Amino acid sequence: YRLAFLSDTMVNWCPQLGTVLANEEVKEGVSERGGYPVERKLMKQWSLRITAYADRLLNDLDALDWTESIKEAQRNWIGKSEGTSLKFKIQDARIKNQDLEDTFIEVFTTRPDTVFGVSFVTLAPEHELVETLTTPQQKLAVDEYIIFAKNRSERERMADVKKITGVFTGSYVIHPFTGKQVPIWIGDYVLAGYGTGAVMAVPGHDSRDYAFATHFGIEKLIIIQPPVEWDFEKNSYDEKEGTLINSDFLNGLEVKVAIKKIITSIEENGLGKGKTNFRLRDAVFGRQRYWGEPIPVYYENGIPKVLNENELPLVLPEVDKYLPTETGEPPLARAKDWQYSPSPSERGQGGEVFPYEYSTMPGWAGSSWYFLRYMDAHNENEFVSKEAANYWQNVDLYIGGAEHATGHLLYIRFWTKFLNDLGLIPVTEPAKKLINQGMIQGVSEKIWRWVFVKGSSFPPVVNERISYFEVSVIINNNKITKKLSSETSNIFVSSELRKKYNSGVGSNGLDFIIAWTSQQNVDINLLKETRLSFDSNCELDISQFLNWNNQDNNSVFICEGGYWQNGLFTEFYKDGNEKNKFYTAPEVEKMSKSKYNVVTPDKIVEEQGADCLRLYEMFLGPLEQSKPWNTSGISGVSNFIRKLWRLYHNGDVLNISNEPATKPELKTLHKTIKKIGQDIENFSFNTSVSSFMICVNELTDFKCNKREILEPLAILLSPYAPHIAEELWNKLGHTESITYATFPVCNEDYLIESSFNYPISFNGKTRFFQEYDRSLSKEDVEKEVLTLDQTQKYLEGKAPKKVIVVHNKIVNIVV
RNA sequence: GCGGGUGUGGCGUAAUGGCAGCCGCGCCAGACUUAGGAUCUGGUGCCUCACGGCGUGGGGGUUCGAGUCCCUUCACCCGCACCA
Repeated sequence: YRLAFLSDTMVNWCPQLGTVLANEEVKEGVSERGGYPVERKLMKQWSLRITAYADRLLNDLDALDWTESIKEAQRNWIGKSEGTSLKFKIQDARIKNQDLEDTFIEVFTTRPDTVFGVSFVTLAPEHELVETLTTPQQKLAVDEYIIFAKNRSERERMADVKKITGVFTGSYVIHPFTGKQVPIWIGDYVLAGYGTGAVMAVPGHDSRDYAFATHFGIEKLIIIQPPVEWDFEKNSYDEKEGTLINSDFLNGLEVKVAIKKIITSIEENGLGKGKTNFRLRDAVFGRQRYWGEPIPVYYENGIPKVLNENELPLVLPEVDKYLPTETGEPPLARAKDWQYSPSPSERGQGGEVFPYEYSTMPGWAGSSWYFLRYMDAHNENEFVSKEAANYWQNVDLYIGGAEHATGHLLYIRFWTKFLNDLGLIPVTEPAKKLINQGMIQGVSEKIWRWVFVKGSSFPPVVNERISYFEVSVIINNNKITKKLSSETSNIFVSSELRKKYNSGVGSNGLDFIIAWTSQQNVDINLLKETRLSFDSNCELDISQFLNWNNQDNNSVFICEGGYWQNGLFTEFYKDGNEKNKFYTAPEVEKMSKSKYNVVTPDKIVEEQGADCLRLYEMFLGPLEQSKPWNTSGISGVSNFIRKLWRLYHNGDVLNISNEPATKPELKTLHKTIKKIGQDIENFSFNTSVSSFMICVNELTDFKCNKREILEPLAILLSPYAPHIAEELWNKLGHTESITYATFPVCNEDYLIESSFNYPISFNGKTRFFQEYDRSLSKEDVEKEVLTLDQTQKYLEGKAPKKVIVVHNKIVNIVV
């Protein structure tokens, strides 16, 4: 395989950012960062052939100790489906003077058994045969539809209900088994990027084909016997079970048997063959950004050549600005000498030079192998030596965010397998165990930008929810109309109006304007007041906002009663009811720099210390759980630290006794040692903090200041509160760091109790307690319990049906 | 629609099938205080004056015993989604 290859690929191009984006960097048709529109564009791009590893990436998941949700997400993302390809011969050979004798439409299907139910074939609008197949009579309709489909991604935002759209090409194929003519349609429910971009439509047994056929009045054939009560007026019968009917030589067969038989028949007749399809696409590897590893390739007469290994590393050049050039080329095009010289000594003296690649690698390039480099970070000759790689193997425990499920965590597995194939590393998986830590969430503030696209000549769909009047209020304003001539404009909509302006079509007299609102984050510090409640409206400080992140000073801010521009407020209606507040809306999401919702812990560190912050974060809840950042409970942890400090001190003076510890003190200590040990194994840090609190509370009650207890306690605490533990350790007279101290071991002898306080329950309800010696046998406990007055009281004179005694645990009497 | 996950006091949460609510926040009362947003002590699931009863989203089941296991249902969160 050529794992890295240059090809014309449909990419997600974001004009505002001037770069290509990966699928996972695009959310709902706009860039994840900034919320700018993203369009499909054909570009020459470097890609990595991750699809070559699809099967292995899928199969090796089973053996990994990763969470089921991540594994499942990867399985879905890889999306393996087994089916058959099948060729349909095109009927009319005279179209456009082309010889179509040997031209076929190839489809992919997982249900070849339904082939006798095919009543049409649907092509994706981008399918290469669309133009050829369109008859002159249908040309106008098809052309219009293609334009429509291109803009569909934008249009989708307008429609609440997904619409069924399509058009007839005018051409037919011949059914390979019945010889009947079958119409060829174009529909955008067929994706160009999956399978062959063409499907055989079986409306009787596929809900999407059913909907399409119903909408366009195409015949539906029933070829699998459904349950008697099935109503084909309402639904197709999609189940993969039943007996075939109206299907020639498949009649009477069960679906599973029929699939095998038809595949054999298809293959024998040379019509196609069994095939596996993956949803996974090859990964676009170039980015038109400055920051990123340069791709070590130069172009000799337009042919890409890779650098020799001894010419690496290729280091980023100096540029005057980290922005695309005026002509839209990547930032590296700004560099002066970004050229390769085959003979460097002749450089600048007439020696040959060739331009380097302008694209750089995406972020996931580095993140896919850094764990290997860490094994041997100072090696100048290799990225990692065999010895180091063999010694360290793979990562034992990887703690990372679940949001990387189908990005980084897939790529890192891909690179590991690839490096293993080259024999450079001994492992095929990067991490044995993966824990997804929950994300600390923050309250973000959202604003909505009104985005416009000029409509094409097709009739626009008018969304009833927005009236022409409201649109014209905005659009007929001169300043804004000027803005509308560009693809997007900085018109912001106050949060309470976002639904109203969510979508719409208007006209400025020349073009139809399609509009929708695009959500983006705004710095939480730009509000006029601090947000106190989640439900209340918070006002944006517009002038501060304009100074933030190079905003366009001419931006318009639409409020309920008018709009702000350049510090002036213009009312929509002269009713004196000046509703001029521009609101943001809150949302709890991942706390992240890119979401501008970060609350820095500096204040807490300053006032309560880094250990307090650290303990509090652990105390908040289980590691895997996401939780909003809320510091209201931090005083509990702060109190705990002070209480701990007081154990070792009298006032400000260290006060430690060398007396031997008492039994209860030792019990408290060893109970804690045991619990902390278990908690660390289980990553249950929240319960650790809780047991430290219990320990310190008990020792405080004992007024214990004994070295025999407090020294091991400091060590026990050191992974949780390293600073304070180190300081106490030092004060206790140690000169070496606590890091080197031996972790305490639990001595079970201190935990043994001589008696046990049995809960005595009746029909499962605990009524009272009775203490017995732990050595007392089950039978004796039963005997003793039955003689008690209390027992007789709850028996109310009845004889017990059954008495269950679980030794040193519980007594349950069934009445 | 498919997949994954979560439902326990006012809140964050805890409980190898064995006393539901540990630990903390908040709240209430008290002590020391000129003062308390400091510190300490006690209380705090709900209903009830009380005896007692009810309680882990709802319904059912297994069990001597269910927050925990099984079935079913609802709600919410996350991921994927015309994937043929």
